[in-house]
Amino acid sequence: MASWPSHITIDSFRETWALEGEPFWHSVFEMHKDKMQIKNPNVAVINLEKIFTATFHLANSKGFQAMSLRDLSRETGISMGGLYAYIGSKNDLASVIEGVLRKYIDQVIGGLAGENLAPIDFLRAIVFGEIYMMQILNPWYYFCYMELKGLPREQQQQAMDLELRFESYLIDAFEAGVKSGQFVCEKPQLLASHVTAQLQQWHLKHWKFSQRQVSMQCYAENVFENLLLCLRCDNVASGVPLQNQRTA
Amino acid sequence: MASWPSHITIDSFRETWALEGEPFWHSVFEMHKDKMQIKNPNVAVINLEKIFTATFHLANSKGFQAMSLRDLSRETGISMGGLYAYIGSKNDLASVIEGVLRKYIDQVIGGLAGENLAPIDFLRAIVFGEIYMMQILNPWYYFCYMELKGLPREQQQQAMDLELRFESYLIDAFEAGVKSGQFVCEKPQLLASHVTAQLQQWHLKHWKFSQRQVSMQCYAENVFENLLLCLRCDNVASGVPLQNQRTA
DNA sequence: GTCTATACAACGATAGAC
DNA sequence: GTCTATCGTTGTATAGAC
Repeated sequence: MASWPSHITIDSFRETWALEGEPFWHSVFEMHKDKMQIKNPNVAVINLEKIFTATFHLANSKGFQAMSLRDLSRETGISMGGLYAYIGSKNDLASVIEGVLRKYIDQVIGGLAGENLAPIDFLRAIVFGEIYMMQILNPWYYFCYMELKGLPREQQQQAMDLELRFESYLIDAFEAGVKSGQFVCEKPQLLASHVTAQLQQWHLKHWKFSQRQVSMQCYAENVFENLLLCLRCDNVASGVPLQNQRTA
Repeated sequence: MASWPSHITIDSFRETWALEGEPFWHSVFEMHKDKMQIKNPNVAVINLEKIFTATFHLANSKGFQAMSLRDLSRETGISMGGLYAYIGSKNDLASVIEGVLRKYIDQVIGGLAGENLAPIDFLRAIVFGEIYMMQILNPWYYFCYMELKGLPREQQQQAMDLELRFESYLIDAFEAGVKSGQFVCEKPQLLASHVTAQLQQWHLKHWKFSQRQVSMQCYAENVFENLLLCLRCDNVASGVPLQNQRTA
């Protein structure tokens, strides 16, 4: 939608895409209000945020299956009966979470791909964009990764398709750069999957990086630099200063 | 224990470490026979393998919490009461699985580190060694990754310590190579975690690589080659021929 | 729109016959 | 060593008062 500078910061990212705060939760409400009994948006949005936040807290620490609705009732302060005015069922709650996240990822990544950036700028934007999203929607990403097998088969397939689509954007950029002579890449598919794994690690292994005091900027920059090395591209014009890192 | 050639194959790996077949299950039995009521090894080992295999099949497809002991009873052909002659409790079963895998990883990785290989040979051996282990013990790795949060806190910590120990072996090799002038590496910690993420992806995203027909050899070789590129090391003396890869 | 009270199915675990 | 039968608990979900 909005045009993106290739040296995007997380602050401009936050402004461009409303992924938090009241407007975000309002759009979540709009996305599945048909499955809710509560019609008044002002009261629905407040409790929806409570329910989702508590679900992430419980499910991401003990697992969604191990979390009971009695746990959720206690944590939100909403009674058992009250919860069912906001969710169709326990499984429905998980499905909605995956659906919302996938929609937003599709919007952001798809929007980026439509800008026809030069390969190197596109790669930088997509690496930083994904890390920014993971930072802001951290519990959403972690939940969807860990609880995917509990979702309906069709939804699992859609999540896998999204990951393949993400990688095909990367592959296209690799091959465009190869054609123009700035990259060398024999196995674009494998390189794309390596980048995916590195990005996903940012939300999967948060304990590791907070323990080692690795900042988000530093991590994203490093993923991008290593990617350029694997593409035999020495054009490492970094817009962000390197940060300190302990070598334990 | 046994000495390792640096161009190790999965066949020699299988012979060196008994990670499957009857001797493997016998050693699993030895590891937690104190928690079992069955004392006859010949009958215990057979049912132990049934129980573990069925647990992986059920838990890795629907999740350990979502798997009931009645499911397990049906899948193994052992009655509910019978199961409890082999396991202390459902949670105990998960704990044993994590404990067994961690013990074997420690043995293999620790044994490798004790061989004082040259940095580049050590890196090749540890990358291929981990991939081979993941290939042979695939369901064990996947289970431990996905079900870690359901385990006791102490055990979660031990699993994280193992991962950090694995990475510190990598970091040591990076820095040894930097000292001897064959590598360049500004952020060894981040590079080590990238390698970990790529290796773990081999068991986490098996659907992706079987769909793309990426072989284990091809994947391991690619991880190793990209690692050398990130270390600015052009000594890519590959012992394994490159394989075909579709560019979808 | 939110609550309390309750239905009832499924769970992990055990006792005791064989 | 393995089974059947059963215990007590906890789970999801709903009905109906307010």
